[in-house]
Amino acid sequence: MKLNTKSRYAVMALADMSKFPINNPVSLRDISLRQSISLLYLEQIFIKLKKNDIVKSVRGTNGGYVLKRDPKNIKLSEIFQALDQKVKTVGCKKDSKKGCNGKSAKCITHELWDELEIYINNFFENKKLSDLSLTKGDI
Amino acid sequence: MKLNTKSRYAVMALADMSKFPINNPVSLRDISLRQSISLLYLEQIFIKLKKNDIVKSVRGTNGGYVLKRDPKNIKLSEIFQALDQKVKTVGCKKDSKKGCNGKSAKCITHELWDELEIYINNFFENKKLSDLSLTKGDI
DNA sequence: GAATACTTGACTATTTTAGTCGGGTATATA
DNA sequence: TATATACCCGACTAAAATAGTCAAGTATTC
Repeated sequence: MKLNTKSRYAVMALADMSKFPINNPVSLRDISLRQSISLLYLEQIFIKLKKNDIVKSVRGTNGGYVLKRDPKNIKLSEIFQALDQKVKTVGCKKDSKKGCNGKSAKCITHELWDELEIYINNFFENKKLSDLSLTKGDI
Repeated sequence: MKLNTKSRYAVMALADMSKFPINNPVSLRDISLRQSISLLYLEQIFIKLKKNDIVKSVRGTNGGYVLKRDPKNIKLSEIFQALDQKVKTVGCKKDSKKGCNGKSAKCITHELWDELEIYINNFFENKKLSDLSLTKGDI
């Protein structure tokens, strides 16, 4: 079980942004420098965050990205979803009627993995961007 | 976040075994057929389970593998550890004094990922092999 | 009009995963 | 004691996913 960099960077970048006054555009270049994340990679990530209504963009000089909502209203689960990062514990479909491997109705440990998936999603569902207790020193 | 087949198969195979009387060797061939898992792959997995004292082997005709302990005393966390399947949420070391990226003491979301890691490990720590409620139909 | 900063699709190297292969060794039973 | 069964183990490999880079833009402000 491993978390990938894309979603990790996304949360890092948004946490970085949330330190600044809302409506104050933060450029990816600055985030890149502060958090040591490749600028080009950040661009990829922010396209998706924008498509999913988590940030909005401000073009031109002194432009950048702005959080579209208050950090209190941004759940981590949304960020993960934006990056297509689902928690996947099973190969088989969640509610497959046909059975997982074509043999038994459900594979022997199916319930367990479902339970785990719900458990993990629950973590992200209950965490808001504002919950990341940041001190100035962190940035 | 994805669970890999190795640990999934390990739990499936052990769950399968736990259906049979203890001390009755179960051959990998049988598990392979019942659970539709490649025999050669199972062999790889069981070498590790054996090294970690979860099963013991009985060689020769009518041999197979036997659970070394009661399913009530086998935690899922042990199975994952046996397969080197740690839950990894961060690239940086857990208690690195030097800092994660050589910049700040800890990367901005470090605490969060640590928390997630503990949260997930907790799930496995509290599940026993015997908790997988199996009915005859499952096998 | 020059500089800044977002936009987008395509490309690529590296790593990880999910196995397979080949050649063993040990043991039970006929 | 021959033979079949079943574990043992290191090395190999195809395919997929990951973690980026690259090139060629467009929009906005100063």
